[in-house]
Amino acid sequence: MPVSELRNNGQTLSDGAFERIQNAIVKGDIAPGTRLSEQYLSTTFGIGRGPLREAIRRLEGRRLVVRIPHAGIRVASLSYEELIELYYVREALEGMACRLAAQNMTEDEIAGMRDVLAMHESHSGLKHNESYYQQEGDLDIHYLIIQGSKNSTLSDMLCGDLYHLLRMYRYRYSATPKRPQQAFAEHHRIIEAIADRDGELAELLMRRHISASRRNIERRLLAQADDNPSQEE
Amino acid sequence: MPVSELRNNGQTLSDGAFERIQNAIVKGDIAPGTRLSEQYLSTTFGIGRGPLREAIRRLEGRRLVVRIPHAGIRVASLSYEELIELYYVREALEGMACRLAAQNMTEDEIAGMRDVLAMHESHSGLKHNESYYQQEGDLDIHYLIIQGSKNSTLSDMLCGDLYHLLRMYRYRYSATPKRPQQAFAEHHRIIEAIADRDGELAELLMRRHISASRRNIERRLLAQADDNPSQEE
DNA sequence: ATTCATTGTATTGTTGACAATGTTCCCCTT
DNA sequence: AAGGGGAACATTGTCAACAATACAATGAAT
Repeated sequence: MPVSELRNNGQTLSDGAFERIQNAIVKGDIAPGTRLSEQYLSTTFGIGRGPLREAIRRLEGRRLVVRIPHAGIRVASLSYEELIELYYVREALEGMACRLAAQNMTEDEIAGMRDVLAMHESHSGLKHNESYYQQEGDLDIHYLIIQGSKNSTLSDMLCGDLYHLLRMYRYRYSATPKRPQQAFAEHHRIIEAIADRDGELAELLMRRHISASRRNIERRLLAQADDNPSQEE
Repeated sequence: MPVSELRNNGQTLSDGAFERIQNAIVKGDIAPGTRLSEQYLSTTFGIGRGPLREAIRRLEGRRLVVRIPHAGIRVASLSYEELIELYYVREALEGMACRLAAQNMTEDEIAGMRDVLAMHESHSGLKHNESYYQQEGDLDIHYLIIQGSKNSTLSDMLCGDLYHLLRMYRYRYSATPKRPQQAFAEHHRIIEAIADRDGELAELLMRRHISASRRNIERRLLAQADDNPSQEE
């Protein structure tokens, strides 16, 4: 069954392994920092080490795994500093995406986005705090806005390389009591700005939104470090 | 001689080939769109196809080459649309870098940047128009500002993956009569804003600067397309 | 003459074996 | 008994041969 799933398309074995491992990493099936042995992957996927190594090298190019010569590979894990750095990058990139979305989204797409937001409101009813952050793909407001920018280079960077990594940490770190309701209100305002075709405002609001998340994490992790000073390696 | 240069460090053959090919691509020694055969690379570098293919896969992960299954690889080349899209990404990212640089650069670094700008002014004397865009590494104002952000994730994205690709096109497309002098003046103002520790202004100026370059290219390429409608594939 | 099929060639994809390096555990020495 | 050295093992790096696919050229049919 692995091989049939690996090359159901006109893809190559290496392509299939690349996609599967990438998915496993970004969806969190493999924890960051885990060591991956070629032998294990090779036997579980039922392919030779050649194609497998090529797949790994591609992941290495994407910085999803890090390799130490002759000592094996580990799936990338973000340090606190790297996580904060990434939030600055995200602030810049998603701010721009938001500006472009206000300019390029169709009325239909904006209406669809409003529906998703309303669905979030009614469905989870702001009760299950953490669940709001768990939405994925088409159900994630950020994702929809990024796609709405109609800038595929931007989308690729944000969704392909950064999105899932970030989502992983978003889930883990952003569950402070009041934050979800606040995030919800911020999303609402952002969407209204986009609907008004006010790119300037939309960008500003998105940047504030992400910047607030970043400060939230900074506060939280700093406090956590005080409570338990011997946690991070 | 190739092998000795390929693994002078504790690096692996694949690592060496990766670096050499990457350099050749980003420095422009290999033109975009060129097809690279494994045979050729393998013999010129004097290594087997195994490590070579792994190096290529890493470049693929970095989007520096594009692979068509069973048909070979070509070094990535930007279409007009992709180039414009990249300028939006750059505007967002370098704007943020500029804001952070105003916050994080040391006085010494700012002084050094002023020196570089003064050197450009006196040396090329604003005469050789295109040469101003040819500076590289420590001599490029943009590069210095990005490093000054002290955000290594941001630096990696901008310098590692995007910088050289962009520089290639900067050289090719931005040589319009008045643009260099204007760019020079803009750089001057940006540096002053950074020296004043005014991150807000520095970001705004940098974004205007890059946005102006983008519009310049749009104008130029559109006019060119009118003159000679049968050029782009 | 043009178009389609077919065969031949060249290039890429994959595999398994071999070499080199890093790691671990045991034994010896102090 | 504790620490260092060395051998055995496991893992990664490299290579060369084999299989599969795509491209090109040749020829036949309309």
